[in-house]
Amino acid sequence: MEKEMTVYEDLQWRGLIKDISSEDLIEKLNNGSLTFYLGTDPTADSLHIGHYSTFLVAKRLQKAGHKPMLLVGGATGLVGDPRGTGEREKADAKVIENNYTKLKAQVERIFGIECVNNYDWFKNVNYIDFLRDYGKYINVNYMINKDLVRRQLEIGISYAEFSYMLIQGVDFKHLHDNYGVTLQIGGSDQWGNLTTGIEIIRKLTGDEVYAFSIPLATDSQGKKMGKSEGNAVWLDIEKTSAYELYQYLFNLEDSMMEAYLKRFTFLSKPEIEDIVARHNEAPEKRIAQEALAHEVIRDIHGEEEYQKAVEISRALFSGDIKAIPSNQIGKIFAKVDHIDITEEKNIIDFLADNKICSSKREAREFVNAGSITLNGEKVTNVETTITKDIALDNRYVVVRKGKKKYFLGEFIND
RNA sequence: GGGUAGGUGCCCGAGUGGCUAAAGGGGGCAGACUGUAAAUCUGUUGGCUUACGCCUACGAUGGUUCGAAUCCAUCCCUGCCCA
Repeated sequence: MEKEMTVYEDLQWRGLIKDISSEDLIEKLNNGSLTFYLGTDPTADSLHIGHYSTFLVAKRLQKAGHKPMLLVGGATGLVGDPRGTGEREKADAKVIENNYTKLKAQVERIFGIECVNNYDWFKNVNYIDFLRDYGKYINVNYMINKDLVRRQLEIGISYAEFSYMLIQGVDFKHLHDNYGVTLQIGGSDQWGNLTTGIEIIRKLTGDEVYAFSIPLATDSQGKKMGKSEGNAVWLDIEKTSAYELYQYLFNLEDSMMEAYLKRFTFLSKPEIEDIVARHNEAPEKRIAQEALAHEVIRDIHGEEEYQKAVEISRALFSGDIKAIPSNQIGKIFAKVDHIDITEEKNIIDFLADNKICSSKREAREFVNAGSITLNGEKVTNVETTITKDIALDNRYVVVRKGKKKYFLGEFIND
C-alpha cells in the first residue's frame, strides 16, 4: 500500500499547482488550518467549466481542514481585470449586480461555501483615502512589470484596468484583517493580482501571507477548455443542460483523460489509475469519459440529472430513433431543445425559422451535405415537407443536425 | 498641445478609385475517416434568392465621382515619439 499523500502532494499530483509564493506554505497546507479565499468577477451570470476545477481546489482544501471563502467581485467586476488582449467593454452596473446575485446563489449551492462581495467594503471607500492608504505603498514600476499589464501596455490599457490589481490586493488585506485570511488561490492568470495582495499586506501590516496559482485547464493543444458548439459550457443547468454537459465531457479527447480525472473529480489515485488502465485497453469504450461525466455531473447537478443525461444520450445515439416507444419520446427528450410545430412546412423554412440553421442559405447547404436527419432518416431533398405523416405517433419529429446536435419538434395543434 | 502610424468581416490581417462580399491565416460550422474521440483531409463561413440578381457591410458623419474600403472634409477612438 502506498504511503498516503500529503495535501500538497495530492494537489501537485493532480496538476493543480503552478506558482507558489513561498515554500513555507507547503508546511502550512499540510498541517495547519488556514482560512483562505478564491475570487471571481461577475462578468457572467454563471460560472463555466473552466472555473470549475479552480473552485474545486477550494473544496479540496476544505476537505483537508482549511476554511474556504469565496469572493464574487461586485466591485472589481465594475472595473474589469486586464486580459492582456485589450480593454474590456465597460460593464453595466445593473448587469453586474444581477450577475452577482446569480453567481452567489450558484456558488453556495454547488460548493456550499460562504460567499462575500468586495463591493460591500469598497462602496464607501473614498478615492483620496484609497490613494493614501494603499496607492502610496505600491510602485507603478512594480505594477507595470506584471505580465498581463506589460502585454496590454503595448496595445493600450486604461487607468481603471491598470488599477485593478490594487483593488484585488486590498480585498486580500480586507479579508486578512476581518476574517484572518492568510492564503489566496486563483488561476495562473491571476498570479500578478495574488502577489500584489501579499505585497500590500506585508507593507501595511508586516504579516506574511501566501498564495498559489492553479494552471488553467486546457486541451492537448494548450487551448483553454470549455467551449462546445462555440458556446461556453456553463454550470447553470438552464444555460447548459445536464445532457449537453454530458456530451461535452463524453467527447473529450483520450489523451487528456488522466489529467481531467485528477483535476475534475475527487477520485483517489488508485481509482484513477484503475480507470485509466481499463480505458487504455479499449479506448473506444470511453470508460474514462464515462467516469468523468458521472463524477462531474453528479457533483454539480446530482445523480438524477446524470442518469437522465445518460438515458437521452443512449436513446439518441443508439441510432434507431423509431425503436423508441413513442409515449416515451416526450419524456426522454425533455432536456433536448424543444420546438413547437404548428403547421406543416418545408424543411428549409423549418430549419431556418426555428434557428436550427442560421439562414435559409445555410439550411440548404446542410440538407445538400446530408447533415440533417429526421427521425433517424437522412434528408437530402430540399423540397421535403415536415408533415404529420413522417412524425412519430403523428406527433414527434426528432431532428439531428450534424453528428450530435438534436432537436425535438412536436406538433401541438390538431 | 505638437508630430506620426493606424481603426477592414467572429479574431488577426492584406487591400490605396471599377476585376472587392473584400486575399491569407486562425476560429466556427458541415462532410469523409473513426470510437458520438484526437489528428488529418474536403467543403463552407453577411442576408434574401433554384438562379440572374438585389440588399447590407471596411470607426462616424458629410462630400467629390458614372463608380469609393480605397480620394477630400470634419469628428471619435488607439499605438508610438516629442513637449
